[in-house]
Amino acid sequence: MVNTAQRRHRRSDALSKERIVAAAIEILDTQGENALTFRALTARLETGAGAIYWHVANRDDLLAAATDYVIAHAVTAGAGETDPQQAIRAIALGVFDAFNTHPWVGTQLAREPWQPAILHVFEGIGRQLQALGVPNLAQFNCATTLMGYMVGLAAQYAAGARLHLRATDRPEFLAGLAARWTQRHDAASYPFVHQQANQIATHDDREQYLAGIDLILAGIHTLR
Amino acid sequence: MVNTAQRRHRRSDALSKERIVAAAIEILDTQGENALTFRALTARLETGAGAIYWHVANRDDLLAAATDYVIAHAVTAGAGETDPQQAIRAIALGVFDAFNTHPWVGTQLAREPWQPAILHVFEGIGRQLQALGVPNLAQFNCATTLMGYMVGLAAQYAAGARLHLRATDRPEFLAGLAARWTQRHDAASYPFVHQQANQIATHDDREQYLAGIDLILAGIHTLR
DNA sequence: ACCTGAACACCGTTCAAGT
DNA sequence: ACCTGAACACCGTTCAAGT
Repeated sequence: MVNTAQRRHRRSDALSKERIVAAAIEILDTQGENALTFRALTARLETGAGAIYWHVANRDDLLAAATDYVIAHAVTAGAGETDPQQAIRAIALGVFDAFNTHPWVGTQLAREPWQPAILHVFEGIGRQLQALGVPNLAQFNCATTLMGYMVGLAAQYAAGARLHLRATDRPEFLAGLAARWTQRHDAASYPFVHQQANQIATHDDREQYLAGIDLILAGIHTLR
Repeated sequence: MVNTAQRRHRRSDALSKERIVAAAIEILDTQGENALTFRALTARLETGAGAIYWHVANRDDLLAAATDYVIAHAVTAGAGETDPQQAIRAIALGVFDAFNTHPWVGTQLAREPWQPAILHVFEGIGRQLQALGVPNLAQFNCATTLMGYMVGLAAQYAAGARLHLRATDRPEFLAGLAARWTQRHDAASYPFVHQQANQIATHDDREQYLAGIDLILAGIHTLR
């Protein structure tokens, strides 16, 4: 009753920052970062450019809001774990999977690391470090190392996704990359690259990412 | 003698990919990534847009070439070290300092991680891992973890530099960030953030970066 | 308070034309 | 072979005008 007057003046699909962010995420996920233009948004939301600017400061602000939304919804993962190491792994995998589903998030987070959602990840990791018995003074370095690793790797996976690497042609791409590298640089000058060529061509991103997390966790373990 | 005819047809300041890349790096370093436009380049090189496109495929190609140049010249660092751990630290610091001098490199490398110069870093790290006695099967994971960490952190420092954080106003910025975070989220729900607020405000990027490298090295040490 | 959409300044890239 | 520079298609953002 109270808001009848209000309702009368609103279209059922009234614009809002949430609706704009949702539309932006859909465009980003399906067509990539370059496809997110104000023209595309106005077309999809059936409005004018100025209407979007009423709810959003500019393109960067919109990108930040979209990133924050995705990360905030991904970080709830790992809350149920009891073992601190497992909890950190769960958080890390939650971040990884969010980046895989939304490749543009990695690039964005690498560009603007001080977004609110980051704080949730930082807090979540920090608690587990305390539970692990890491000394107070070392906790900051451990948390930032883990966060930096997660965000950094995420940006790189995003770069892979941007090259339209579907699951099917990814092996070919990596094989081609390894082949080009070993052909251009001889084994005498680049022994390590030649030795690891097969790994480069066949490795699994998720496994390798988790191996890095475990390596850092092993380093953290030595601090106790 | 042989090339007199050639020389006669060339302006003394003839265009070349090298000259274009050099001009691009200068613009990127002094005015930032957004200032690198073809208009700015043509003005500085006193030529037309088409002339640049004769030597360079497009803007991305130019950015990649500039990144490769900077990294290739940074990686020679650490070649003189005899202790493998010290050598890895030296390589890591070489990368860090290159990113600090050229903040745009971090963003670029996070976007396109498969650039030729990366191969040099990968090879350099790999050799030290072998010298460290890391088992063959684990060397790939160790090398990619270190590389991912370096590149990932670099992109984040670049984000800081992009906000025009000079050495003088950096402390204020970080203090303000920490203050905002602790004000918006209460100590009960975010104990770790509150506990670390002082570290966030006062930490040194280079030290913290190196602490991460050492943490990973400590983890690698457990593999032997 | 919220929305419209034309207009502005700017961009990467192309290409017919020159030397 | 290499360079010129106008032209094209497109972009983020602004703003006077509407409701």
